[in-house]
Order: sequence, then C-alpha cells, then structure tokens
Amino acid sequence: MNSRSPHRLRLSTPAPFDFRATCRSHGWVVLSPFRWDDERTCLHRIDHLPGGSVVALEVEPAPDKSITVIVRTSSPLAAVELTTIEQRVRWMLRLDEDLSEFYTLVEDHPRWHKHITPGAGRLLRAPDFFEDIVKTICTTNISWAGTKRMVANLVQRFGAPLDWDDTADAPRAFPTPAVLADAGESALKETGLGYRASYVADLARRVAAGDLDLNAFTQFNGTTDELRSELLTLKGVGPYGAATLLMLLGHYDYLAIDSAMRTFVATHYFDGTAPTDTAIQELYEPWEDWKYLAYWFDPGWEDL
DNA sequence: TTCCAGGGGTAGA
DNA sequence: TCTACCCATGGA
Repeated sequence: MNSRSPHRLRLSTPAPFDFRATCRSHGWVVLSPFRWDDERTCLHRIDHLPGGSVVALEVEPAPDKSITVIVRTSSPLAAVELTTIEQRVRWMLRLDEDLSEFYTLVEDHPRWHKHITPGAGRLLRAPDFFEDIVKTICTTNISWAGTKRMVANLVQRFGAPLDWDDTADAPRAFPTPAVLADAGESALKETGLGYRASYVADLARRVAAGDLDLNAFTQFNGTTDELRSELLTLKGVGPYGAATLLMLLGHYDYLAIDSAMRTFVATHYFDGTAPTDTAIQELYEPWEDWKYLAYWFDPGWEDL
C-alpha cells in the first residue's frame, strides 16, 4: 500500500479537546520531524516504528471531534503496527491524560479562567521518549533557533527516509538510539550539537545496548520526586531538563526555570528585577501539582 | 569583540 | 549543599 491508498485510523478524543491548541501548545511542533500545516490544520510527521517500518503520518481533526490519522507506507502494515501507531499518536497528543484537576484549579483563578480556552493544556510530545530526551538536551544553553537547527540536522543526517522517496531532501524520521549510538560522539558533533554530543551519544549508547530502559520512565509508578531523581541521573539533564521531561511525562509539579521564564517572571511580577529561583517557585506554589501548566498558560504572555 | 541563548558537569570548599 | 569555572555554537 502506498501513498495512493493509505491506511486510515480513527481515534477518540477526551472532552474538552482542542486539536489545534494541542499541536501548537509549545515549541515542539516546529522541531523536526514534526511539521504543522496551519491552513489544513494537519500535523505531519515521519515516524520510525519500533518494528522498523517508516511511515508518513497526517493527523487531523474529524468533523465528529475524533482524530483521523492517515498512514502512508510503501507496503501493507500488519494489524499490530496499526495498533502501535494508534498508541503512539494517542501518547503524542495526550488523548488519555486527565487534566480535570487542573481545569478545576483554573476555576479558582479568574485571570487564568478567562485566558485558557477549553481543551487547552495538552502539550505536544514525541511518540517516543528517547526523542523527547534528545530534544530537551538540545534546548539547553542555546537559542531556540539553535535548537531547531540541531534537531533538524540530526533528523536529516541520521533519520530514516520513507522507502519510496530517495531524494536528497526527503523528509525523515527521528533517528533511533541504535543509529545515533553507531554514529558516535564525533559524528554527532558534526551536526552542530557542540558539547551536547557526548550527552546524546551516551544516552543513545545506553538505550541501544539495553542498559537503560526508557519504559522505566514512561511507566514509572513512584512519586514525582523519585522520577525526577532518575531523570537527573541522565547526562545533560539538570533541574531545567528534568522539569521539562517531567512535563513531557505528564507531571507538572516542577517548573523548568530557564532564561525565558526568568525574563517573563521578572517583567510581570517583579517590576523588572531579576527574582531568585526560590521566588519564582513561590510565585506558582498555589498551583501545587500543576505549576508548569500554570506558568505555561500564564495570562501575562498575552501582554508580550 | 563580547555577550548570551528555553543549562549542566565537575571540582573544591 | 553551594560556588566558580568551563563547556560548543551561532546570532546580535
């Protein structure tokens, strides 16, 4: 089956759900291999499935409020592969995440209540946690333009293309741990990762060798603090990275304090004076387990 | 040329 | 636990 006769999957959504808001919720949507078509309201992505197949996905809302996933491949997919794709897209869009507690908390904060649209709050993530860890490392100590460049270079150089497209600029999937492990640190440096190359190489090597099971993160049963401690053992992941990864795993109790947050908070809450990290924490403390979303959807962003 | 960007590792106290 | 210093890279 090729691009002329694609598979079509239909995914149920929670209520409320806002497809466009979910896809455009944070910067992830502009990082390769994601591609957003605003005119069509469609999320494009080349996905390298665990079984080895490389597929082109087009994810878009259906009239009945469900999600349609158009899957293009060069050969028919087995039922198990279609199930895998459905699970990955559900994870990617957080279709099974319960945000009701956050929405209830929002009702007690009039400014947020007025600002947040129904269905907002689901922050896009990669279907695979390895990809999210690498991308998070690529956001550290670099401008956003640099992050986009590094990720695009990684995908273009090491990602698998669709097997029916052999053009030089063919869209590609995010590289697998095995490919990046084989590439090694020096090759990763050539993609502009700088000193982050050793962190990504170390991560890829451990995952590919089976020394690090990422399911231990996505299926973690302990407390957020315990999960955070595990994340902090990853090279290249510090307090900011751990908080970002916790968010991507569906835990919002820690703030990812970065230069953007410091600037925003200083401007909107401290008359331009740089606050301490402790002061920033205290500012969002009333939001308890939902601090990250409270910051991310802070109505003050509208003033910028 | 210098600074800084969606920080983090390491050594030393 | 806290601080100082170093780390690649590209844009301003």
